[in-house]
Amino acid sequence: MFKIATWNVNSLKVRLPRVLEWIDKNKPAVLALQETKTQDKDFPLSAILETGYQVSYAGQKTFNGVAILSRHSIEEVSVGLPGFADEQQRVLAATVDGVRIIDFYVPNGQSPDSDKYQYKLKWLEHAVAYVRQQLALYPKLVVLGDFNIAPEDRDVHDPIKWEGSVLVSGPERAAFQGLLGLGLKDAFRLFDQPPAVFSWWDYRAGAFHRNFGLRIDHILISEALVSSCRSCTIDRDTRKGTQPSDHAVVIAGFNDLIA
DNA sequence: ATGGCGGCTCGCAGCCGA
Repeated sequence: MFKIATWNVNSLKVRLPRVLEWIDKNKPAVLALQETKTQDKDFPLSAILETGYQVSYAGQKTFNGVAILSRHSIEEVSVGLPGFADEQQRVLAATVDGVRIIDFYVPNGQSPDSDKYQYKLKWLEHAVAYVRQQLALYPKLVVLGDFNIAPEDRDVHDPIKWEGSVLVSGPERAAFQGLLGLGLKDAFRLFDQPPAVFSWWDYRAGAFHRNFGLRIDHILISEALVSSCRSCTIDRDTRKGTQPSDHAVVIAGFNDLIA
């Protein structure tokens, strides 16, 4: 069994000790990070290389930023969405042992009446086109990250309260279905899951302890990978303890995929 | 209860996140 995982770390500067601790304990084959909030010149490269992992990253000041850590060599690195000029660093793709990995930090969207929401929908249009193109080139494809979309009401702690708001609105969910329509599967839904499993909880008002969360971090896999996928879980422990990110780690377990 | 927390910034309050 080996693991492919995704984690919105909400600042790699702050979360580096927790990331190092987590990879030492879990030894994932691949870990995709979002919201590193770290310029490339400040990326903690040596600390990560010392773990034996290789890493590619695309960051910027203050916001956004993505990285891919891998125990195996990282090849064919690509930054951004083709045909969508964007200063915001939200997309990083790489090939690991013939498996194409696309790390997405989908825009938040703020609220449906905001310019940021329009940016999110436009971004998602180009993301779907990109995944379609990549899938044609790489049958073994994993698209993972912070999608900032709760695909269904069962991914929302209180669907009535959240109805129509950002992260759950119809157009956002339609875009998510557009990704699945390319032939990708939500790895989490390949398996029986208990109710009310989420990947993000607000820092405020004790949301985590009341399990007021959303499932917005996802691992999508192509048909060629479905038969080797053995599990998909969310590590709630990563939301506990000292200085946690507001997102937990999502992990897909595979066999017969990467050596 | 639109706050609440936490991270960011040439900060000392305001932004953004989700």
